[in-house]
Amino acid sequence: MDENESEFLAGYDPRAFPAVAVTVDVVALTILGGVLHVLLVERGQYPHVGRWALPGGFIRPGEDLPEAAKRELAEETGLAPRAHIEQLASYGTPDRDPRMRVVSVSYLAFAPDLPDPKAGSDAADAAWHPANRLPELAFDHSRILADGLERARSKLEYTPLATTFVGETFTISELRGVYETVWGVSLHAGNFHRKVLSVPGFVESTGEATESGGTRGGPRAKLYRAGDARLLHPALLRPAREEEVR
Amino acid sequence: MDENESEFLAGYDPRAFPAVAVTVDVVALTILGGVLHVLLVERGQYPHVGRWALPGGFIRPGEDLPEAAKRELAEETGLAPRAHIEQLASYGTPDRDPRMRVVSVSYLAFAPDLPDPKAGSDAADAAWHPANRLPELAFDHSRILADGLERARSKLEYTPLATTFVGETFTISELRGVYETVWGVSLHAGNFHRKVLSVPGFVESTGEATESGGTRGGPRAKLYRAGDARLLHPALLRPAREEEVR
DNA sequence: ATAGTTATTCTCATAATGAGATTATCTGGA
DNA sequence: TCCAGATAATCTCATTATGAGAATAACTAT
Repeated sequence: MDENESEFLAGYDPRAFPAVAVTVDVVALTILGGVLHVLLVERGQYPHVGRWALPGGFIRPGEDLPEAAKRELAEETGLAPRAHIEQLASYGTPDRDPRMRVVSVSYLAFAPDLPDPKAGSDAADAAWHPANRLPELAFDHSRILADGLERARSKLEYTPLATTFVGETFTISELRGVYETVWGVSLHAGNFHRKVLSVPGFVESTGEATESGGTRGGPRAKLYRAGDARLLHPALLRPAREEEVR
Repeated sequence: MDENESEFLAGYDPRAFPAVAVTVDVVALTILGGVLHVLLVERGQYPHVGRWALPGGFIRPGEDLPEAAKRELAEETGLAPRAHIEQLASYGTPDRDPRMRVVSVSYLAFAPDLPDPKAGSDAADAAWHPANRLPELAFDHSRILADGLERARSKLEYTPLATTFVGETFTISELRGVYETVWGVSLHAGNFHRKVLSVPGFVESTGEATESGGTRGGPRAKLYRAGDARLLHPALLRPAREEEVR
């Protein structure tokens, strides 16, 4: 930076730009009782008071985007910000918020089975909602949520993301349950088993097995933990959806 | 919206939120002379005067994000905004711009062989740069550019994106050239040919052939046009990159 | 003990891939 | 004009991946 640039910056007026607010919104997913759930908060303030929305809020000065996403998740819901979180997309259609021009950077978070969230400052309530049968959401949050779900479904294919939905150790059946739940399909148990074990680094054996069989019978299952793969190769593809190809 | 909400909005002060500016930045890619090129502008204003940067700028009131990206591309470079454009990611680290808090929503654009760009208002110059051997860029644009390149490489695998880099009609060899250029690898001509023709909807025959053989010999090649597929199934995967898997 | 359930492993047909070879067609230069 | 080299388009063949179904064995609850 030269002298002229320093001078320029000293006389720079940030007000010269149109007022825009930036928010982060979080699509937080978990599996409860074999059903995919999304974390929603009931708005306690205008606009859209009383309507369900994604947890989120305005970024603070000096706060990085992912930080803001984790903070909002923790603040509005009491959930520990240790979940895996990644950027989803940004939404900035001019009238998406009636207050002013708001650009929202959305994040996607995954977490294993978690306790009930508790409502934070701005929220009247916070709760996990089943991903099918959702209420109408505030702002354009239905669209953001749909994008988040599709991203999650897609990432299951080529990353070990599914292992973030299960505990430290898990059985192949539990892992299959995650895929079936998120994709909303049922998978061939034998083929899934073969596939998971054949992808290098997806899971590694713990040498242990479950204490007992399933509640409805069956032998005790071997336990695995997540491996060191960051990408699944070859990928574990969803059954072909002809309608989405064309 | 009820009466109380209208009242609330009427008394709402946008200045209550910290001043943040939102920009769009565009990673525009094309292939020139068999080499992948990126569109860069030489900054004509502080900060980073004289340094190369991605084309971009502040969004305008009432302007949607993709619109802004197309406008910047057209404004700063004279390129027709008819190219395919999609959102890439957003960047908002607090000090990424020395003037003020700036959140940048980046877009990725693809275009077939195009004429030289011309510098626009804010730019001292605009030019296509080879994607290997790039200058040091302003702000965090090197990072954005890297993310854009990786996205493009990845989308080649499972979408017909490569067809946007070639003309209306093209030969299988030209299409293979796109993959080889963007991925930076050489592909088995026979297998590529078989694969492209076997993926439903990727390309369709025009019934025509090139006027003459290649400059260095060979028979006249059949011509194809892009098909109606939006996803390639099965996908056309890059050769496995062991180092990226773990 | 027994029926029903589940984990794990196999079999077998089919599809997809990787590597190499073949054939025919064209260009440019001898 | 003829030939060497280049390229398009096919084909072969071994290997790997997938989809569907079945077999086996270990467990639960009744």
